[in-house]
Amino acid sequence: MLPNPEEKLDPRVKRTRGLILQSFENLLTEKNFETISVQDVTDKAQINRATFYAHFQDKYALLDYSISQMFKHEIEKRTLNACHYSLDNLRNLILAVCEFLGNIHTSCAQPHQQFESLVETQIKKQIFELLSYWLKQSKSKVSTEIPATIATWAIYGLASLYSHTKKRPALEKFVDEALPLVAVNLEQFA
Amino acid sequence: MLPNPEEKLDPRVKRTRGLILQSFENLLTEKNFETISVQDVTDKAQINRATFYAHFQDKYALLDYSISQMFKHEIEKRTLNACHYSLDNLRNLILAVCEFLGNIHTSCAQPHQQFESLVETQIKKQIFELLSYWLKQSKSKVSTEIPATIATWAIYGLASLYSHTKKRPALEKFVDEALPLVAVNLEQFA
DNA sequence: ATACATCTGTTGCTTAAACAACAGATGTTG
DNA sequence: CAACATCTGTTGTTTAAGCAACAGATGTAT
Repeated sequence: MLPNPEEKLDPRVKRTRGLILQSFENLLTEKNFETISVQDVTDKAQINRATFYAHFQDKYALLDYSISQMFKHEIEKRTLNACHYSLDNLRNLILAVCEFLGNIHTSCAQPHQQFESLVETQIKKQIFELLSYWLKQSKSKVSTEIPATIATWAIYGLASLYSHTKKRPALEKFVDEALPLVAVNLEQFA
Repeated sequence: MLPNPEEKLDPRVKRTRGLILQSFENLLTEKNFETISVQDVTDKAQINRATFYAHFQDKYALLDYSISQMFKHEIEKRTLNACHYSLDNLRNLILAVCEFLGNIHTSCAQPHQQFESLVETQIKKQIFELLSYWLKQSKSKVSTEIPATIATWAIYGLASLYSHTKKRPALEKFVDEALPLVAVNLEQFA
C-alpha cells in the first residue's frame, strides 16, 4: 500500500487542520479562490489567524494541501492505493481523475487561471506517484519514469478535456475510447 | 431580553464545548443515556477525556447543559426570550415545549427514568425563568412566584402527556384546548 | 496626494488542551 | 474467587492555540 504519514499527529493539530480544510472547501463553493482571504478561512474555521500560519505558509499552500487531500480520499475510496497495475485499475484511475476534475468545475465558483494551474500540479504529482508505485511492482526491470510521466500527462489531459467540455459526453464511453491509447505504453508492466 | 452569559469566552472553550455537545447529541440518537460513557463522548468529539472533566463534572452535568442549550435555542428561534406576556406568546411557549419533548421522545433512543427526570428539571427551570421574566414586565404588583410556578408545572405536564401519547393528536388542537386553563391564572398580567 | 480600511506575515506571552499515569470502582468470565 | 477488562476522576507536565500588537502591502474613496 502507498504509505501515508499524518497518522500519529497531536489530536489538536489534526482537528485544527480538519477545521481549516472544511472551512476552505466550503468557501470554495461560494466564492472564487482569489477572493478568499486567510481571515475568511480562519473565521469560518473558528481558529485564530496566527494558528493558520503555524500550519500553512499561505492560502496557496492550503489550496495545494486541500486538493491533495481530496484527491487522496478519492483514490482511497476506490482502493487504488492498495493494488497493482492492470487495465481495469488504470480505467478506474482515469475515471477517478475525470470525476474529480469534473466535480471541481461544477462545485467551485468560477475557477481561474492560477487556481487551475495549482490544481494541475498537485493532481499530476499524485497520479505520477501512484503510477510509479504500480509499475514498480511488476517484474519488468525497465525504468518507470518515462512511461509513468507520459501516462500521467495523458490522463490529466483527458480529464481536463472532459471537465472543460460544456455538454459532457457519457463518462464511461469517453474513458473506454481513450483507455487503449493510454494503456499502450504500459502493457509491459501488466 | 432575557440575559445570556457565554458570549465572551475563550474560542477554544467555545469550540470544545460545541464539539462535546454535538458528539453527545449524536450519541443520544444511537444509544440510550445510561449506556453512554464519557469515553464515547470524547472519542466522537475528538477531545481528550481529561478535557471533558475541565468542562463538566460528569455526564449528568453534560445532559443538563445539553438539554438547557437545546431548549434555549428552541425559545430563541421563536423569539420568546424577547417579548412579554400575552395569550399568543403563551400559546407559542406551550407549542414549543410540546414539540421539544416530542422530538426528544422520537429522536432519542429509549429514554429511561433517570434521563426523563433530569430533562424535566432543566426544562421546568427554564420555563419558570421565562415566565417570571414575562410577568415581571407587567404593571401588576402581585408576586409572580406562585402563578409562574403553577403555569410552569401545568405546561410541562401538558407537554409530557402529549409526548408520551402513542398516537399523538394534532398539536394545534391539543394546545388550543388546554390554553385557556393555563391562561386563567395569568390574566392579571396581560 | 492623503487619509482610511483591510489584509498579510510575524512575534512574545498567556491559557487551554493533550498526555500519561494513577488509584479506585464496577463488572464480566473462567 | 481471582484475573481481566473497562470505566471514572484526578494530577503534573508538555504542547498547541489564542491574543494583541507590530510593520508593511494594497487598495479606494475623498
